[in-house]
Amino acid sequence: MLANEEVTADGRSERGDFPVYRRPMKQWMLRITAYADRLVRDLDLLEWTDAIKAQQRNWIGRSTGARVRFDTPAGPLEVFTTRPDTLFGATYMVVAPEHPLVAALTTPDQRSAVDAYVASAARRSDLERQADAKEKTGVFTGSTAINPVNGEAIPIWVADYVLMGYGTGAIMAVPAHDERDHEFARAFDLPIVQVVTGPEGTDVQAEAHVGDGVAMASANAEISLDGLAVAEAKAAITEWLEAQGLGAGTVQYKLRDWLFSRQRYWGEPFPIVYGDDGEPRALPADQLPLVLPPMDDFSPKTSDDEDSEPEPPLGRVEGWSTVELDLGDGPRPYRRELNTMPNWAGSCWYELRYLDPTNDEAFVAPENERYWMGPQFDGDCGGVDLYVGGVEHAVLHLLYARFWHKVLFDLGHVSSSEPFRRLFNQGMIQAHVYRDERGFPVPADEVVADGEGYTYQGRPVSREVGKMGKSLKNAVAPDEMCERYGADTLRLYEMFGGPLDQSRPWDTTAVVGMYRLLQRIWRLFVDEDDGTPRVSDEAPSDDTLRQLHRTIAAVRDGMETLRFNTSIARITELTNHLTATYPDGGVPRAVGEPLVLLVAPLAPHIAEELWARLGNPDSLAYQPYPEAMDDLLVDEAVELPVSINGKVRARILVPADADASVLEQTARDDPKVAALLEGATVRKVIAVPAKMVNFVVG
RNA sequence: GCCCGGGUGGCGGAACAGGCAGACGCGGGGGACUCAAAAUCCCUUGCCCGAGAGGGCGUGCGGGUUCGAUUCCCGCCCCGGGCACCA
Repeated sequence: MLANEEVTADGRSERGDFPVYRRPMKQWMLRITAYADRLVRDLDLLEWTDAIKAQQRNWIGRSTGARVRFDTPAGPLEVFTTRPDTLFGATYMVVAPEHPLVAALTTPDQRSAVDAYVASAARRSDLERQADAKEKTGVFTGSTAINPVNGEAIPIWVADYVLMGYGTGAIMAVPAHDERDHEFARAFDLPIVQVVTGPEGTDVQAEAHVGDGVAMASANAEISLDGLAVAEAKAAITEWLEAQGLGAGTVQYKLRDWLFSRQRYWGEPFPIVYGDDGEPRALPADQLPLVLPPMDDFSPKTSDDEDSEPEPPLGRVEGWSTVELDLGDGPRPYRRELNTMPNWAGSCWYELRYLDPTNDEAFVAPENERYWMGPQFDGDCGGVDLYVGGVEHAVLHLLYARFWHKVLFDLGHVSSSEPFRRLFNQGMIQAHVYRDERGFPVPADEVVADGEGYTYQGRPVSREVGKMGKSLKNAVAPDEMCERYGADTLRLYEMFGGPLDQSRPWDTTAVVGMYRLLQRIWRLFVDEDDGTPRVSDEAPSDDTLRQLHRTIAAVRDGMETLRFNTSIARITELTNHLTATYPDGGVPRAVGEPLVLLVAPLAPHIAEELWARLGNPDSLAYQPYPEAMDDLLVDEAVELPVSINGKVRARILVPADADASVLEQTARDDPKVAALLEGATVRKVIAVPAKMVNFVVG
């Protein structure tokens, strides 16, 4: 048994190239659609990137519209539309090939054509249907429907551009205002009737007008939409349809219910058994957990028989697949559910288990959940403080886990309504991929660079950037760097390369920079020759103290925004300042100790070692992270640019709190500025305290 | 096609809220120390013109707003990711 994505375009299994038969199966579904609205709405509460939020919104695909009933010879045919305002422009209808009314709608003279079309559509995989989506195909059923707003008879077609899985599997086609319907109408020469005005030059016969406009040609004896804008027209016609009992406003989602069954061994077994009557029953709590039975052969049952019933591996476990149980009404025979749950079943709630891993009474004690994940202010959704993970989980894991968590919330098991308050998607360390003339990857570590380009075994190869992996022959392990420079250097180097969310190719050339930084820090504290500590108990200078506190503030900021590269840059600056100020040792302890603590999360080993050498008996892990003193963050004097007509011409030194008039006067007093202003007309002066001065000269 | 990101020196990347573009590191150039080398330290390094002082240009491209734009607005180009007949 395979999932759709494991089947190749030519209908064979990706692994092994076996023929694949499509087969409807009875499986467990979770009603994630019931949560669709909340899953969309609560995205607003999350600190996630807009990209991921947008992906989830698109995936859920909430759209508002109306359901409308059309009368047909086979009974009422209901459609979903987001544009009920264009009802007067509906010139035909389309049902999906799988629609239950297809047979009833088909007239005898169209029977063979429709049957052939439906059969060919059934044979084609979703993939194939998508592949040639450009070409619209379809067949007339022979029947017509009555457009409820104007009583017109419009033909009903079968076409595979309408999907059974969305809406009602049937549409009203408005070719004048829908691109797909327009294409179809042109292909089969169906009428195109404009009912919404477009901009100058709009010709709906040539191209559908999908945008805004004002309703036209949309009136019957009871209602007229003419003159109304799209939104108003929608509201008006929906109200009318509801009053007439012809339809109702509704919300539709692209999101489908969650197929939760897998036909393999590995996965949580469902605690469900079936009685003689075929009805499913849940195992009572005292018979949980249900664990997988031991097995030797996990492979699924194979068969070449196209009509054989698929059977999961668990079906072969005698004495497990059928059991005798007492579910309260005496011992009876039962068949177990043989499907297992998908991996998501575990990944949807594992974060909760970390809060209370040894609890064998509940998955998490309520007080633990409240402490770690509970809401922190009114209107807060709660959840883990920071979840770092890959973007590839944007719409599967992250949506499933949110749904799961909300179910637990509704059942009262958790106080947080979202699992992951803040999400951060880390980038990937990539690698160069080298390909020969045929486009095949060649081993990256055997490629040599000449001045011009790159060659492999003397032949030129192309270079691109890609994921690391075996198939691209470009994987590199960090082990060698770790061996040579140590784990601290490796850590710093990885963090210094750029922001965490960015992907970039692995490149080792700059690693010495971080190695040098650590050595400089080390030498600040330890004498190279005899290993003795070099710090002093002197008071640091005002300048050094300010530098320290600016560093603390900046490093903290980098930590909070997960931009460790900037934290490291600020630490480097402080280190450079200290080596220059105290070339022969004697860094004041009052500066040295905070520096070591700042370094600790980034390069923990060397920091811990230095902390001990500074004479501290306990681990620095028990120390609070340094805090910046606000009054030390501002300088007493600042150097500001003076520009004339926007070009920087000089710099002036002024007190940090100097006001605009002082700035202007100081600037005017500057000899260079004075020379440039001489004889010129100053039209305007902009002086922004602590920022700059600009003279506008005419 | 639609929706999201992103484009800054030779390279990785800074610039919190429209106010000194290029922090920090790598690489390059020059120097000190050394018998020599490594290591270390110092100076220098966006591009162009100029001997110099200095001047001009510069954040993908073209416009705009503003005293002032990497930052805001409009229109393009290129790269990366997602979705893809969802009515």
